[in-house]
Amino acid sequence: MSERRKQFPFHDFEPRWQAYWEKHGTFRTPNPEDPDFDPERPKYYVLDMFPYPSGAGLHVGHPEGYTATDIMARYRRMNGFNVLHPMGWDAFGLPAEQHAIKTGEHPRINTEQNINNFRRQLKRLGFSYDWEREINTTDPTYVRWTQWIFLQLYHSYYDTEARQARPVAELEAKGWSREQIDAVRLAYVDEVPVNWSPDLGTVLANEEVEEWRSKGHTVERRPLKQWMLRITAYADRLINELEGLDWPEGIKLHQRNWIGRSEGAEADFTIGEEKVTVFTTRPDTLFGATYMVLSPEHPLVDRITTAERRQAVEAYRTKVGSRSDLERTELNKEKTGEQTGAVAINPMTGGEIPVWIADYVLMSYGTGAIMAVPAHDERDLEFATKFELPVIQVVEPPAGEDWRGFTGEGTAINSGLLDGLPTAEAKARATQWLEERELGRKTINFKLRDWLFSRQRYWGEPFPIEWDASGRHRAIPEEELPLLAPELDDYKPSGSPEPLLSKAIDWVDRGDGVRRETNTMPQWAGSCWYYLRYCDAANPGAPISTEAERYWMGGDGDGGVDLYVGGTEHAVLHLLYARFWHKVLYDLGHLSKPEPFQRLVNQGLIMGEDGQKMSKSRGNVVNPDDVVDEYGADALRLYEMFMGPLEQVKPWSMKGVEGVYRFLARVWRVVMEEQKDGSFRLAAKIDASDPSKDLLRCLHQTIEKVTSDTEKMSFNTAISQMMVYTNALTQEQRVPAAAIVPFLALLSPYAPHMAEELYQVIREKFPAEAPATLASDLDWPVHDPAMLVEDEIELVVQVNGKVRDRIRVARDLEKEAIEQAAVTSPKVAAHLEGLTIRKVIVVPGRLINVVAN
RNA sequence: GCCGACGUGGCGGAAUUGGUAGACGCGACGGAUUCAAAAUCCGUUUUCCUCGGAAGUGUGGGUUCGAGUCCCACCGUCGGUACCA
Repeated sequence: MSERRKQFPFHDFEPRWQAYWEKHGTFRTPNPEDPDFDPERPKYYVLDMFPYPSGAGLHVGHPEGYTATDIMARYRRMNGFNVLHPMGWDAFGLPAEQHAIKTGEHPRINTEQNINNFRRQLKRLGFSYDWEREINTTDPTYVRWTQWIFLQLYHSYYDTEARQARPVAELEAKGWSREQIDAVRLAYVDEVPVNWSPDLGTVLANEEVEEWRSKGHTVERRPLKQWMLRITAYADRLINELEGLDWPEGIKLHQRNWIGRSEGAEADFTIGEEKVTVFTTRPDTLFGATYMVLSPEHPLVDRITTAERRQAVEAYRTKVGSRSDLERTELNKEKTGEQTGAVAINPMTGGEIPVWIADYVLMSYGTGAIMAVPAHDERDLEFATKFELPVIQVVEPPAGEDWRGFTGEGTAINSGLLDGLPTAEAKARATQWLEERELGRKTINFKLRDWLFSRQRYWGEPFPIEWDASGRHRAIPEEELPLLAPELDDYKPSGSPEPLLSKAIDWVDRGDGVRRETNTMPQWAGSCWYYLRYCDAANPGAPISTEAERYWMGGDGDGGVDLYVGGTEHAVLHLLYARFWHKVLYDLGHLSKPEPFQRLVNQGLIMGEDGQKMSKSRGNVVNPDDVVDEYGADALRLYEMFMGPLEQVKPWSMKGVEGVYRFLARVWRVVMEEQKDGSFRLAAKIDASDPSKDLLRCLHQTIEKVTSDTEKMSFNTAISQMMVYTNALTQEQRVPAAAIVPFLALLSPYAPHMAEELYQVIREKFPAEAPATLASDLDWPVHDPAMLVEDEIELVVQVNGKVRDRIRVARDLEKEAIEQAAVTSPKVAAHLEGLTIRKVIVVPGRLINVVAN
């Protein structure tokens, strides 16, 4: 197979052009401070989600998004933009540490090898990255600023009045105590129940649990003291400011749901002397509350449980507490709970209801306690049915619907002062009633929890924090950053939640009872701000210079990254975390716009040839290196763009790769011909003549279509049009150079190597046609609308909506004449026989529909 | 269950947003070239028939001169999510 003769020498010219671009710094992007910077040009920042450099190397999914952004970068450059198009490595992470555990080798070594492999693989695909801006999240010069940003969070609090972050120094000045300040920092320490994996030796974020568990690791829940980031302070802004972003609606919705804002009210019930506050989105149903449920972990449970119920309650709490999350989900088909024996007083009705505990009420949401309204809540109804608790209707559904389990809006009944009110008004009325008596208040709750930010791993950024002898945390001075982790003898987790770094006693112990924080940051930390660092990648004095930030992230428009392409797997994690950090830095005056990513595009997954997800175990993985060896980088790029719409999931097809490879070979053969010795030279049929009218029309149609499709990122149809034009060129006996150069310009973002190579050959022979040194320096061609008009056009003639004939008429023929020509055409006339014409519809330039009966 | 995306030839997919359904590519079939093959080039290729048509975009209805596109109901596939009061 690989012995087969290549149809064009991509193995020669692809590496040659890559070397040329690199040597000449073709894709270097000057910054505002640089002497060769041109401020007249508009800016375009086009970004890929940078990869984790895994040992497996590049996957065909990577070049999908990367080719799309590369086309956009090259296209915008040819249109006169200053284009920022960078690449780097999200290189902290558990796999490198797992490797270190196995081999005893420092994770940096393996990470470096993997990066070198990724870089080699990406470079041979001819992406126009400015490699001078390459970044690596594990590099000390990068870690320094990740830690610096953490300190910005640590030194800030959220001012709920001003609805923005401010330095805690302001609070100090106001005389706040150390404890008061610690309680409001954006980065704070708290003891919370976390997902702890003994064999991984770290805690995991909720969203990471499933992934590792499926790989056979155990994950359990236990309370641990952890660093948290107060992302919940930004919940409403993270929802509201999604509004103006050009993102797929599905992703925005996903974020909104994740943040989970719900408006409702708190109501204060009483149990004896104790006050128990519940949260409800339906204060209008207070009269339907027939029992109350506390979460098993609720702090009041001990105090209110009666003596005769104590044993059962304790047993239930123990059972629930030992249950893993997995068991909880499996068991959630059946509701469970126990009676506490206590009785709560409804603040609105004064009625008494029994108090239960049940694990369907979560301590971590709302107040950890609910009023149960079984008539109008599915879960409460299920519980009430099982334990034979009363069900009282308080909402009358619109006609025809069953009231039992009805959760929609209707009219309040059996509800005293609320009777007869529609749900919305009843809610407002009930809330007002509670507020007037100080028995409740309007509240907004979010599903979003604060971000558990510490890990017990080795291969992550250490916290720039130390603990003094009295057990208080404090920041390490900025001048001491970066704070790097010490070398370890072995990287094996101890099995206890003690962080790995605590093994490095010399490093931890700072003398005088001062100890360094031993937790490290999660992998998300580096990816939260990497798009900022690209703007000024080597700056030793700041994460990003003011000038670079203003130019690349600011501007007159909405600012930020103009186009961000990546997979949907980051819909709520990376994309939410990064927005959060960005807003904090914006509030603190470091950034000029509140949102980082203006436009987001998700590429669809590439499936295996069998339609299944690619995986080693299925044996359907395609290695980009093999494809490049066999067909070249241009063919791989072009194929991935030709498969179908970028956003769509689509299966790989090696035959499809061959198809675009054949197309490239046709392009090659239009320009080049083979000599006896097997080398190629410019084909004799290429000349300096003027293109025929038909060819010129096809060229301009192609310019128009490829331009508008590229603009819309409809790459598959742009390529299809280039195929159409190539087929037209193939038919020509003599091919004017003037008909080829603009086409090579169109081709160059898609198949840059071939465009460059063919352009050079033509340029040598026809310098008059060649206004630039490289194909990639050419101006993007502009189509001439005058070239598109035809003197005669074809119109479709329908009779009662069915196509009966096609007629050729002069372009500017008048409507009456067109109608006349249509009805008199023999085929149409035959279909009209015996019918009376009722109406004739003429769609200019397209069709005529004769309505007759 | 809920949320989201989608359903068009043998296959991947087009269709200017209500105006010629199937562009382009793959595969298949036929031909040219060749000692032969590969590669290349030229045709044909939605289905059915009586070669003039008829049907046809998941199913059933509707709006319209005209529907893949809009509306209603249903079926199916894929992805996300899981007691958030």
